[in-house]
Amino acid sequence: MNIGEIARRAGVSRSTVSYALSGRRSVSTETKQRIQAVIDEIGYRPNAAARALKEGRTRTLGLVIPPASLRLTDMQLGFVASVVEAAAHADLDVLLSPSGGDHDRSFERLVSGRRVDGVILMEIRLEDERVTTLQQRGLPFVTIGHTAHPHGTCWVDVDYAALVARCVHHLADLGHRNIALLNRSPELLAAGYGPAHRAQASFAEAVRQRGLTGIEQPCADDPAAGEEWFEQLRERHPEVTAITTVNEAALPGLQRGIERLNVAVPRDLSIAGVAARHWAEGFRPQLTAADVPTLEMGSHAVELLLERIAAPSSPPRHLLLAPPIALRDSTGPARTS
Amino acid sequence: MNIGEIARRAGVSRSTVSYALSGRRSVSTETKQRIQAVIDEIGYRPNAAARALKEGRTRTLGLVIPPASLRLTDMQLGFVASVVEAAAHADLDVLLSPSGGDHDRSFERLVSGRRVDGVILMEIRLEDERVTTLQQRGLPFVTIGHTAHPHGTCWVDVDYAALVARCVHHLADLGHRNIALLNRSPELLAAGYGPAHRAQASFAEAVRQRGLTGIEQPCADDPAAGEEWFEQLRERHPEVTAITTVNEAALPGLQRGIERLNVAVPRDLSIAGVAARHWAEGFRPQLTAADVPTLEMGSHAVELLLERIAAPSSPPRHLLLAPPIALRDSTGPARTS
DNA sequence: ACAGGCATTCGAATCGGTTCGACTACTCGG
DNA sequence: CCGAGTAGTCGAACCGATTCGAATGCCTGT
Repeated sequence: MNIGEIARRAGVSRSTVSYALSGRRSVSTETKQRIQAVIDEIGYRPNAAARALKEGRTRTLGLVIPPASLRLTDMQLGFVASVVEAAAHADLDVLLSPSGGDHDRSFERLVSGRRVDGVILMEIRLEDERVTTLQQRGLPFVTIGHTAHPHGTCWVDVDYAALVARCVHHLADLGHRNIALLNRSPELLAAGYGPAHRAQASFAEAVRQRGLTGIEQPCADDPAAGEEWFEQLRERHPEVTAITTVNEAALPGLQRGIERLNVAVPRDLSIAGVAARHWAEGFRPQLTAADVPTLEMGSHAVELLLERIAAPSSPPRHLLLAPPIALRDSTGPARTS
Repeated sequence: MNIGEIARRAGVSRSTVSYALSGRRSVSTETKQRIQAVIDEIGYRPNAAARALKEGRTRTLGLVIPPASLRLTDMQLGFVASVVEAAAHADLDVLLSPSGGDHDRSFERLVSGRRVDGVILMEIRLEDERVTTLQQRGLPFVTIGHTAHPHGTCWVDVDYAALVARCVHHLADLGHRNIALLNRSPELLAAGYGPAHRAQASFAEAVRQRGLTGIEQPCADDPAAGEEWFEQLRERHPEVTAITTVNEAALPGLQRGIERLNVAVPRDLSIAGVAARHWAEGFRPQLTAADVPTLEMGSHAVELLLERIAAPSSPPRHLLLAPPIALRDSTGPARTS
């Protein structure tokens, strides 16, 4: 059913129907009712493509996610869910593009076919070609996470540096002198993934400030790797009494390792880190951790993007969130030997 | 950049550019090269909305997922990922609609605004209004999971009935006489969620056939509930020596319960069920289970949908997958007291 | 040399909306 | 009672692609 059919049945012109629906010009109450009656009867909805063509906007946002072959982490999933929800709330649709790089077909379609009004980018690297491409194209975008050159772009991020530092200070305050960082995977570090690098740098700095000994060892993002990581840690660095973790996916493995080696938390070992609340509460004992506010971040990202679409030349805004560390049961005073 | 601009710069008409790109009519090699040169220079891509308007198709699929507020299970996430990947492989985009019901705004937009060429529906209930709506609208669709009236529609599903029956028979063959079913949540059962009902019915039937005693108890889809479920089971039904599970999300809790109560698997208790491979292998000891082939299901769903879009009136096809049960380490002969 | 066929190209119509300018018929103030 | 202003409506242009019919020029067979 198109607008012409409605117009014919209501005995008015197409433009009148359009005005009746949009309200941009006055239409008599009587005509409005007649049109509405016809629409209710045959169930008309304007064709999205035609509208997009004429208006020059699609009422659709693009969301670039990591390639589907990679398993999404819980945190990433949280972003996707919250972005989709926030967009739905603003009556916008979300188009998904699973692409790691710039030369991905679906990414190309997204940015250069005018399929979307703006783009939200996840899992960005310190140097990210996709950001450059979007800037050149002049398509509004917001990133979740930020690059090494954060000033020219809009983004929302968790302040990993601050959170890791806080964890270290918290542990140091409890008397721990030998702390290990359970970082993300070596692959991500090699790829220049921001959070992993920032966690590393901030850990080193905090450890230095407090005069502690820090062990930093990356770990693949999965339970099995987490278990092995812990075993190696106990073997090579038995002096370590506290762990700072930013690797959610490795937590189940860490848990298993702790149980298998009969380590008492927090008596023998304290753990503090960054994790989705869901993971922190699922850990035994419950994990002292900064809860990553995925929901909030997603909706902020959508909000920033809508602002940017409305005013493309306004100065870019950033949001660096550092949620408080929720004190749960996995941290305690260091053993005094 | 639009096609007119390309035409002007190449000194040809708009239609010639169109034919050069689509190849639907012959264009001289020389002209083609000239056009290509211009395109390469200024980076042109056809406007998706204009093309959709004229062609009457959007090259976009709709994917209806559970409301974002609900936490997606690993299995659901697997479907989403594989659908997106399969679609990208066919150069199609995917539009997400997080909607539980029929009256959801985003669902309405999806089905009645011609925004998509077809729809894939997840998490459908035995009676599902969304299926009815789609049938009325005449929009091609495929469901992952099937309703109580499966004959008129296209779908892909896991044969929960067969898999649960196989698990029961496998356990019965090992000598177990008292078996419990760890089913999905009471809410899902109440909502008429197919897999939960089919698991229930098939479990009852298999138990009857083999003359066993079956305990069936739903359990909320989360770790904490799984742990509690197990405790209650041990308390109220200490005679149970085997469990059949279809509740992935409860597995971590089940695991914790087993460890806490010091139950030896498979010596004291055998477990066989249905779960994503990822979960089955993450369990200790590794779980004897039918691996839900999420990847395969997603790509099959896309495949069926494309067929349906190409030939909307062809007889609907179904796919009921019953993957083999992978024998791992969680099942063994029943204790002979 | 001429009809027929093919390759190549162009112009115009079309998809289904939105929006601008123009027209009509009132109403109201002076 | 007349001019101005306004509410209500219509027709036509436009967004950017695709596609059909027709026009042109060249080659071929007879």
